[in-house]
Amino acid sequence: MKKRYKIITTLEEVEEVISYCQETKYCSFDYETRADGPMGLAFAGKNKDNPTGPQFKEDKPTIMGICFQVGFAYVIPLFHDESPFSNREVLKIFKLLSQGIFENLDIVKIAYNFKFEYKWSMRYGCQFKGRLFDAMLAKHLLDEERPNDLKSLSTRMFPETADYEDEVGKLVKEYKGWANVPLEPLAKYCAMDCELTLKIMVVLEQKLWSNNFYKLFRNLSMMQTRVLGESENMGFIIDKKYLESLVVSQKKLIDSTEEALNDNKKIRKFNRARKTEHIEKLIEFTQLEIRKIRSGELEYKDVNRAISNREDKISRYIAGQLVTKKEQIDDTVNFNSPNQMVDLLFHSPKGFKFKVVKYTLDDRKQPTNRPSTNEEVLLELEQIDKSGFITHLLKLRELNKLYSTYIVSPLGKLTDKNRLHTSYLIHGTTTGRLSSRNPNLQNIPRGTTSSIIKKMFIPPPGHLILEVDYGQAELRVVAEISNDKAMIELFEKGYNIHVATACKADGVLDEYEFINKTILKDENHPDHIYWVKRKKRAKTINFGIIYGQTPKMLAGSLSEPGDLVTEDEAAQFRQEWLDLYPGVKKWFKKQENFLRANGWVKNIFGRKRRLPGIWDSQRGTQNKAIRDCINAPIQGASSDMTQTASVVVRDGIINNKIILSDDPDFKNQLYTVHDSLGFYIMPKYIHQSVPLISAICEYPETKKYFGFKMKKVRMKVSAEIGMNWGELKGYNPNEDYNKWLNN
DNA sequence: AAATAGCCGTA
DNA sequence: GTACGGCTATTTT
Repeated sequence: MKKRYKIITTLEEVEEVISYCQETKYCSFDYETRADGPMGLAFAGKNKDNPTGPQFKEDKPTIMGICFQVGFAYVIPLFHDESPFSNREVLKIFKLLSQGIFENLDIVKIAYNFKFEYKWSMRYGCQFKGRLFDAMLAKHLLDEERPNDLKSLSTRMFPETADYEDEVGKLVKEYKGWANVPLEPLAKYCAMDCELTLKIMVVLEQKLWSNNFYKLFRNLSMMQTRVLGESENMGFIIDKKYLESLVVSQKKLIDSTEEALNDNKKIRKFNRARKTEHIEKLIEFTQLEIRKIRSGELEYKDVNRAISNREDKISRYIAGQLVTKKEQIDDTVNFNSPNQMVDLLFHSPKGFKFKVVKYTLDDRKQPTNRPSTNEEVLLELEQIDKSGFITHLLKLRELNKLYSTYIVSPLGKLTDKNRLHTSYLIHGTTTGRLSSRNPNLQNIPRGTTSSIIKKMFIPPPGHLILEVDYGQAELRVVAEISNDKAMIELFEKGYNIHVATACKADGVLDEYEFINKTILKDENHPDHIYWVKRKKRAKTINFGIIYGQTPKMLAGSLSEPGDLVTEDEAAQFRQEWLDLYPGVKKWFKKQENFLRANGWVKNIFGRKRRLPGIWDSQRGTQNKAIRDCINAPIQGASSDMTQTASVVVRDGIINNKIILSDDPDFKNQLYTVHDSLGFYIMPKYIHQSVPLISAICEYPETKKYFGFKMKKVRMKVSAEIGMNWGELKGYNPNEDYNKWLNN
């Protein structure tokens, strides 16, 4: 087959390619990269290349592919070992590309996962103007289900390209890693990626138009990719000294907890029994081998020797001599091992012999034959256990989780500027929410015991952290889209929705102020405990509603150890709730009917959730689709609202309407976690910028960008400020935040 | 080395 | 019940 790509070797040829792009007005491009920094080591074996973009200064783009017309592509070697260009020349190439293509208003810049290309380009001083097209994000709007990668999509759209990915796999194996693949084969696949991306773009752009996704694509997806790319490159500063102190202090806690666990007669007994059992098993296994050798099932040249070897082994086992790694067994149980805990708690005659509480579930949510040892189970067992073992085990679980996931792991991901650079996935969920990884910034612990973790996230000198949080975003969306008069009224009055729901359920909404301000605040009030419980129940049901719950499921979430709620009771609570909010009840029915008729639902931003499961023969699959048709439009709209605000705020920052910092390094959004946005901000800009940002969040111009307006309910945000992520305090318009810096 | 299972952190 | 990512232990290749 004719070669469909060319490797560029001179700067003149680079300029030639740029002029071709200026003629066709299209430029599909793609970097191949090499992670040489600590991240490269951290990911060795896990990822073939750097999945997240530039993190460490040692990380390098090796080549770049360009395709301006289907049928042929060019490859420019950059920092590849075989590159004909010097480092100086590579920098010159970036300058030419930026001026000739990226900043050229007439050229559409096309990529697959543009954020990745954007981040690398930014590192080398490139700017982007004019239209961008991320084929991956287009794909995600048109089909939100995984996989979202280029190979899978091109295989589906152009089956004849199916096998090119297999060859990529072979190359990586042959050269032991993507980073080592020679220029020629690397160029071939880079060129292929660019050409495929261009081909896909042509098809998907048409589909975006015909399916009414163009506004969402241009005004949200393609703007998010800019904000998030800039945010990822900026990173989140970490107090390394403090983090290192946590490694020491938390390890101590873990050790002492483990000691407490081991200081238990039953455990010592169990450990001895465990070793005996293990040796018995080894002996049994070896005896079986001997029988197999005798019967000829296992073939050996020297049968007698094979047998005498094994007989020696058995006598060694009997003497308690375990030599090889496979034979050996730890002296104590591993409290982190679910298998061993099942043995200890339920199965072993030398263990606790607890009654099994419940079994783990398989993919189809059916109980397996393996007992569960999760937190819920342990809390049950804690009631029975008099030795305090379960209490310590729960503590150890918590400590280990914090230690490994949030202390040790981030320490290994710190860059030389002591920053963590997460990677957001705009295509990470089916509902439109973002996901975050390497590290995941969206599941940092927040409770009081875990607040030590958030404290390691700090601002640069002279700055504070500003967080803007949507309050009850999802329930506000529910009130708006269901047009439920009762719920709208509660939000209009500024009530706490959970307290108000509890009041309504008791028919005493007119006493809301007294219940909320006095009874719930005063622990000594005779009705305090009653209303705390009522509020908690209302909150559980409010959240359950968002998930499209069934009574059975609700019973589970309302139940506590020692206070079980039956399915009948739960069904009654649910019915009561629906009677309080008849508009919501109607909307549920409407969603389900629409889903049955169409197989998909849409949120107010126009984002689609396809749920063909509604037509499945399995009842369980249908029910899942029904729950999703409730949850997806709520969760998705709430997220889309936050992201819209994020994009508009970025606009304000760029146009100098919103000022966060004098330092250009800290002018970007710091992070986003589903319903909140974070920024670094200098105290002198706080009173000027916080109201502007809040206003954007509460009244984003959805009419202008997406053609709809929230008519009944307004979104509400609260701003918080702090010296670290763990100690944020509500924004006070009269506070002198300059004073906070000295603390 | 890669995949699966169980568990658990967030909104 | 919704939506995720990631760690450890364990099994499979």
